[in-house]
Amino acid sequence: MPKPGPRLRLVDVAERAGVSLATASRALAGRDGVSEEVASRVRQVSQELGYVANPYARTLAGGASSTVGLVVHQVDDPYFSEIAGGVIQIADERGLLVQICHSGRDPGHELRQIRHLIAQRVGIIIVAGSGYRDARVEADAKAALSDYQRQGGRVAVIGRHSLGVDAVLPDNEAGGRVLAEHLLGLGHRRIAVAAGDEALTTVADRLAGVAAALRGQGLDLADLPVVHSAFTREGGRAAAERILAEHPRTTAIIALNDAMAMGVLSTLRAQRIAVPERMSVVGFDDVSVAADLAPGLTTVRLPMTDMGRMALAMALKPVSARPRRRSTGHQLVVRDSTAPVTPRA
Amino acid sequence: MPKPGPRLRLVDVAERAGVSLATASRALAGRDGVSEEVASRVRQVSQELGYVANPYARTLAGGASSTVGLVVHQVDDPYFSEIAGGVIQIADERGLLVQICHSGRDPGHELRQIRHLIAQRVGIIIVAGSGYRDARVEADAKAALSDYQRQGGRVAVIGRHSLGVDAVLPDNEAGGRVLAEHLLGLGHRRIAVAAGDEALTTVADRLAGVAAALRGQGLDLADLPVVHSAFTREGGRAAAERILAEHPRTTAIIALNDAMAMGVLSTLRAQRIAVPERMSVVGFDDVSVAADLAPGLTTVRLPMTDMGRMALAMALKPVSARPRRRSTGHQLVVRDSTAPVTPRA
DNA sequence: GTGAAAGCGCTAACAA
DNA sequence: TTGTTAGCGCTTTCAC
Repeated sequence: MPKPGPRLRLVDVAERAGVSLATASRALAGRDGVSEEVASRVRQVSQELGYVANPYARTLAGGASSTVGLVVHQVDDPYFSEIAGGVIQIADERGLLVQICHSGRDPGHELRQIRHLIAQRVGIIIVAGSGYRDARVEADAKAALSDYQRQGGRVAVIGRHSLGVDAVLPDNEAGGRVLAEHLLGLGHRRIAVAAGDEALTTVADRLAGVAAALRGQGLDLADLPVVHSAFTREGGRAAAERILAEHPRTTAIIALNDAMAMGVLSTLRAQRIAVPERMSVVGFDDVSVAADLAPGLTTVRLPMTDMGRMALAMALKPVSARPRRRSTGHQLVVRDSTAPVTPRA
Repeated sequence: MPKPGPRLRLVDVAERAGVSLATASRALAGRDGVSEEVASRVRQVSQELGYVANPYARTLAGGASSTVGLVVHQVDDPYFSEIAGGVIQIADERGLLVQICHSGRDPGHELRQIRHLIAQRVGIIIVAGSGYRDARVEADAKAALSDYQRQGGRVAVIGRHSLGVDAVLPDNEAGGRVLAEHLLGLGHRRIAVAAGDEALTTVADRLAGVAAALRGQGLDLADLPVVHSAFTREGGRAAAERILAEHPRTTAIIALNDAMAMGVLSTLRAQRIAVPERMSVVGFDDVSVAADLAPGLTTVRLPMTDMGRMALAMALKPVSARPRRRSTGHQLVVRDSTAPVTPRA
């Protein structure tokens, strides 16, 4: 709706600086072919007049788009809101604007969002959140992003390996291992896992880490109950209910993300099962509220804000021959939700 | 960076449908001057080909921009991430994209973000978060938004009254009153307030509600300690420390938002002061984690997600003669962080 | 009701 | 080094 409005155009700046349109454009874009003297005069005038380029004209004419598209599961999920915070921070420093959309963990919807961003001609696309184990499910998204890259768009993903683009990869497997080792070290043997949707690679990877730790102790994941449910607080509640009903002797629950851990804690609280006395609980991610839960949640910290920063920083670099991959650190944070296993009454 | 690319243009659709560019444009824009027959054929073809208009060309040519700008304090603050979630949800339904930027509760930075959004020619701007009591502080933002509206832009704000635009207003004063009445009803008389920055209208309004409740009991706010600090978790920690040090006989603390309440709880936990036995604590907002805290936080629920939805819905309606104002409901949610005052040992 | 043509403000060839 | 000019893809007068 915003009518053109009598805004300042580049011609105005050019005229005022006594140069041609082209020269003004070059000067402000910092391209060479302009004497430093003229360039600085143009910049000066542009500053004084408070000129801001019309991004639509600029992009239409083939210039760089200064907006980045970010696809997350949901911004109001703390894991993703922290990532978004990191992306926005870097964007702000570079004068870029961030368009955020929701995938809702639905591959079809995600694809639609990616297409929308491409149609909007954003210059950079960042996709955050787990990938899908079935390659066919993300084939279309992968194709769309490749096309987009081929046409000069920049892409970075967070937490998914199979898209063939620059990626920031949380250490899911190692994190899962560390978590299981922590519980094993406390003497727990009857461990259950509250896992998210099994179609998600993040779930599979974290689970693989847990399995590896168990094997290290001569145990087998097959002996441990793994309950798949939604990768959310509600899913955690449901999983905990099933675990308690079907495996009443469980002494520790590994939730594969903090949201699920919060659901697990909620169920335990409702059933008056003391944590960590009767049940140890661990999460994954270390969202900022993890420390404020009752009890403080033992979890694996992922640097979400940094991950967002890293992803955008990567995308801002010139394309590399082959996709870059940066893996994030991970760190076990022991709080009050875990304790040594107690002998059965 | 995205090079033009061999994308589908409106001419292609027009050609395929056997009409002129102008007719195709009219048909897709739903403007009249096209026979229904032709119009539907054009839409049909456009669908089949998967045509998506280039928003840069469209906007440059004077059409409507389909992006909405949202200014929040920080997306990774739960209060704002829930609002953002609501805005994105509606935007998604209408095929709009949302650009999010941070004000950081800094009026200067906020102004810069607003100007940036205007320069980007977004069609709608939504500003969420407390206003400032000093009108001069937001005079520039107000002026920028007025100009923008005059040129056809649509604006809605959430939680600020003095910008002269459509607004969604949380019931801050009533909420503050309800909170104080709740504590008063439990017998508390030595109440302290952990308040945010006093320059914020939200802080002032909530405080006014608290004061009103006290007056209703023949008490005076002047008798109660009000500690101003940052409107964040850290601010809550600091405020609680001062309250404990300077007013050791306090039996209840009113934190003016949930973030501060979380800080207050954290300090109390660190000092091993039992909640609610020795100290009752209340928050404000009911962010989604409030229920999972230790103990569950008594607070006033604000429908953040709805507030985001309402704001965008308002901005999507045609302009009204005078600014619209919709106030949100509020609801006291009693959990486990409050209890009757106990006789002093 | 429909089409032809003139821009919107900018970038990037191409000249000079 | 600088200027001239032809578009980018769309909307919107203005003719027909």
